[in-house]
Amino acid sequence: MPELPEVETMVRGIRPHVEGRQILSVQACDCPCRPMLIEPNLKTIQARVQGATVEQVRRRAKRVVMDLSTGDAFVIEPRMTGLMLLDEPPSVEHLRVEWTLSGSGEFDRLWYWDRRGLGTLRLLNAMQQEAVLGLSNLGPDALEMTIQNWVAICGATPTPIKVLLLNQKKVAGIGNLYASEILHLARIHPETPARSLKRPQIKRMAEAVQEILETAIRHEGSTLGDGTYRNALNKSGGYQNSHRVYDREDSLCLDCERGKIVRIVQSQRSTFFCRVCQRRTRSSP
DNA sequence: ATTAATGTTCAGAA
DNA sequence: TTTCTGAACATTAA
Repeated sequence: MPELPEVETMVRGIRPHVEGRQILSVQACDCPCRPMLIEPNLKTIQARVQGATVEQVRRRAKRVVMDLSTGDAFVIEPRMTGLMLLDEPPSVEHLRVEWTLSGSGEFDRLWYWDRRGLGTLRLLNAMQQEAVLGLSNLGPDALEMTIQNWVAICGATPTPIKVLLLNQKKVAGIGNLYASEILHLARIHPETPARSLKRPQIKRMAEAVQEILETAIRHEGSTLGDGTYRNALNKSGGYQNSHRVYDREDSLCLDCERGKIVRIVQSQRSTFFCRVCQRRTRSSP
């Protein structure tokens, strides 16, 4: 679930309650499911974070980063169903990790909850942080992209633009849901080869990225039908009520009120778009 | 019973 | 060498 707006919402939710606090303990919850990936092993993590202070909570792409006073950082990758929570988890069953925080505050615990358990928790030193979070591994954050960045990544590649938007090495933070939303707002057909996008289209796309992601953040992300996504206080997001095309197959396009939303598959993922609003470009397949 | 789901990675093929 | 596809990871709900 979590794409950039959901991860940003998690970070904003926990930040005021976690920054400046000392870590008293980190524990893996004994949940009956298969264990998630934790690196290095928990014993090593516990020894390394003993008494450390959380200096900063931030987002990098779709990851939550907690910078510690020791120079190490927790990097949490929620993948499909991971959540950072301050209290009242959706279920005790899928609690995975529990941090206990020192000092006074509204909350004395922080949890990582993950139903499917595809997410990961890693404690990284400075060098590992650079390797995992740096520009050699992840492209610029979607909200930091310049027009020049967009022109450069669209460059000479025949890759369909929707697929390019999901490539985290080119641009980091956009996921399957928001890629469809962005291209609908920009009125670009998702199968358009990136290299055939013209300047005005690239500009529209760049603006759509900002508009869609910022609005989604303002609405605290999208909680889809299965209700999995929750903010740090276990409340649903609100952006699902503003979706233009995602999961609206066969519904009428809200913009043109003529076209039906269609669903296609690209790179094994669903893409939704309006045939009327998002016409193919000349050299599209 | 089958299928698909907001993400990433890896093996193997092209 | 590079790029793409399919499968895998684990769980749940339609």
